[in-house]
Amino acid sequence: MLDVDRLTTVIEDFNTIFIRLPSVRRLNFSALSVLHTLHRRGPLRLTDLLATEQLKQPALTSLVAKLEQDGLVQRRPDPADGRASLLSLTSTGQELVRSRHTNRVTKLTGLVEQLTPEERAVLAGSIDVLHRLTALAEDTP
Amino acid sequence: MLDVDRLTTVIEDFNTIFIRLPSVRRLNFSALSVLHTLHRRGPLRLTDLLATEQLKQPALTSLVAKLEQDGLVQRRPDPADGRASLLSLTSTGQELVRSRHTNRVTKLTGLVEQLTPEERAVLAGSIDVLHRLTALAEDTP
DNA sequence: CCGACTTACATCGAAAATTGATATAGTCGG
DNA sequence: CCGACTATATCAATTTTCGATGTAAGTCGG
Repeated sequence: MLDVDRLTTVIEDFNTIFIRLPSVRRLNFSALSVLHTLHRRGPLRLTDLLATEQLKQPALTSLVAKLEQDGLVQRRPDPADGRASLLSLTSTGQELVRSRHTNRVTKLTGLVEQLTPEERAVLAGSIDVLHRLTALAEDTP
Repeated sequence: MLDVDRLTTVIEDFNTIFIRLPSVRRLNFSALSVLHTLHRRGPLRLTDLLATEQLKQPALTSLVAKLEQDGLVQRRPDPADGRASLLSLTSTGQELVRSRHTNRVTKLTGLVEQLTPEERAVLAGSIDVLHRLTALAEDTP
């Protein structure tokens, strides 16, 4: 049987080593989260971005303004709504997100190499399930 | 074969739904991280705690002071070193960490129920591997 | 066991991030 | 085109974080 409680604990603990990378450009967690969300979800209005982030709207407004000044985020007017803008990553912003991803891949690769072939096979098999779990979570709430 | 790149992406994306819980007591990410670390690693000196957290020492000092005032963290003198104190969670602090864990378990349970039995079996099998991966990460750096 | 060095943590002032309240400007149904 | 609503911006106050520096306890060679 699947022990969800233990699965949760294991993921919580795994994340302590997965999430914490030294962040290059003095970006805090909120900023990195915004960049990651924009990377995944393409152009978003500020309000839609707000739904994912643990920030109030004024904080997000000023964070986005700062990321824009840093050349990581672009905004263009929303053709469908004069009040809104569409936010997306600049190529520099994409580069940064990719670079953090690459760091994680490198780190994980080093660990995975120490596993047995059987253990690696288990991980390989879990990829699609984790993906489906994420998709379910995004549909369900 | 195990595609580490894709595994990394899948975990990154999964985390966007796993990590972000509405936090009860106005605790920010740094505070939650400290509480989680103390919960996992038992009593720690400030300097040892510092190694896990993405904060500079003065910021951690004041964060811990605040958590202490909020009744979530305790400090007692380190018997082995007069300069240091040992930090640990109060029972309220433990309660809070457990409560967040329970929220995640609830959320995950709802998702897992929508999986097929085969998919659940895959997840069950991956628990030990994820655990081992974490252990490796903590030994390796 | 003493002086020099190191380590653990605290303090301080300044900069940055976040918030609640409120303003502004665009949209939409009738 | 009016009133209600929505998207985002602005503002002042609070909180968080930081770099520089202080203080006190520990360590270590002679």
